[in-house]
Amino acid sequence: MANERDSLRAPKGTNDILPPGSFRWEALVRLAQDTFEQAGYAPVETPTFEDTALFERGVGETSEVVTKQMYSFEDLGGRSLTLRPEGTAGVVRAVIEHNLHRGALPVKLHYSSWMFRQERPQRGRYRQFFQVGIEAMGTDSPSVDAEVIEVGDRFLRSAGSTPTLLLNSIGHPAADCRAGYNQVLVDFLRAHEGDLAPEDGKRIDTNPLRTFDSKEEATIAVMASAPVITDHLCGACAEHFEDVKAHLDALGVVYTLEPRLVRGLDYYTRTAFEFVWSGLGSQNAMGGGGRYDGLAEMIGGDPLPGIGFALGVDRILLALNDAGIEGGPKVDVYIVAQGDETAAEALVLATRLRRAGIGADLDHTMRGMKGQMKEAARSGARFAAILGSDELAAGEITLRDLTSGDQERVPATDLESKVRAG
RNA sequence: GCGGCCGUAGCUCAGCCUGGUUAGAGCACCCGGUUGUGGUCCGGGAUGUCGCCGGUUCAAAUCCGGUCGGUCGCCCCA
Repeated sequence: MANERDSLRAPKGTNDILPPGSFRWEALVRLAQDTFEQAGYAPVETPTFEDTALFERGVGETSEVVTKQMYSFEDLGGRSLTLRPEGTAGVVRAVIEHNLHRGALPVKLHYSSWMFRQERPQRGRYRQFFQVGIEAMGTDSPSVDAEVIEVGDRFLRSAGSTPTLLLNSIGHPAADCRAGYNQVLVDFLRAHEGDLAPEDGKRIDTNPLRTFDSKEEATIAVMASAPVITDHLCGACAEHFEDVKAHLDALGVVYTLEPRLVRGLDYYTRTAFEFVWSGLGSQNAMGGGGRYDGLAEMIGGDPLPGIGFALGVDRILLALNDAGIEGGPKVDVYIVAQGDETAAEALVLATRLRRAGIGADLDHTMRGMKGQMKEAARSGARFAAILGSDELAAGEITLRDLTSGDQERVPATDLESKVRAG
């Protein structure tokens, strides 16, 4: 029933990110951005919505994401637009549109953006979710594959998580490569159709590769002896994969070969990888990525090979649990005033500290001193700066170390230096 | 989109099976003990459309139906 309260609730599958958790959320995003920029990736922002056709062509018209999960709408000009379900298509579109690929290659970009998919929500799976990711476009050199993977792996580890890196190559669409393998796999599945779990039989026609993902015991038993793609790659793709692995070995990046790893979006070629963590339940992927050498042409642009990854911030935080990266308030000093007489001065003092680059906060509600001290403790500040009438008259401040409980009266003019000295 | 479980204070939950006085606890919050001092202790206080709509009943947080939301699994994926 229509109720005013209903509109006072975040839409299904969306979340408010509130303090104190929001500090940690922000810290994680910053760590990602710093890590990516330190490796030469420049920030990029693209529109939250794009032409629907961009995703249909890029992500794939038959993919689950495009057929069932897109938030599409028509604007007043009759254009069909879609809230982006993933980040790569828009970034590649922007690069081609603005001819970034006519300059120095590779074009290396990173993004941190909201994505939208209309799925049944669950822990770690929301309709609006935040991803951080990087894209390196303009070369199919195996060394850039290794660079991208290492950057993602290092980011996740420096955040405090312990992901398992799954690695595979899914070749390219040609008959002597993935298309050929696909036929081999279909033949195998047909030969064993009777042994497959009933609900998996239909995948032979729809998406044979996904049969590897089945949770059905009967199917798992059959698939144990199924042909794997890495045995059917063409010479160039096989060599590329060997080079990627050699680079990763040289970097000391630990990976697990997973010939059954298939990714959900149609544009992937060759290198495919996923960072998984068992504690996430059925949403076990913290993120993943791969090479997309055909994407630029699929969306109508010049040929432009590329590789990238996207990591889900919510899932990383879930995997971190309470460990790992920390974030918190940045108030160094909490000003404690003593009634009307000093309240106005307290704001002046707080502002003076802020202008000097020192985090400062104060009470605005005329609490008693006890209440203000409580606020001081809660604020996370290292110091309480007590400004009573005595201090005001003497031109001094009582500076209390909230950790040790020690306090001393100092000239008001020395406050900044005393705080900085810690 | 499909199936299971759940929905009581800001949070974690008890009460529901066996309808019946002002719906409770812990934590958090506010005030006081200490009109110049937090984190401990003691005392006091505020806070609920019992998710929502409807049905059964003299009476519903409690039983029934629907609905919304969450959660777990499926599908898929970050």
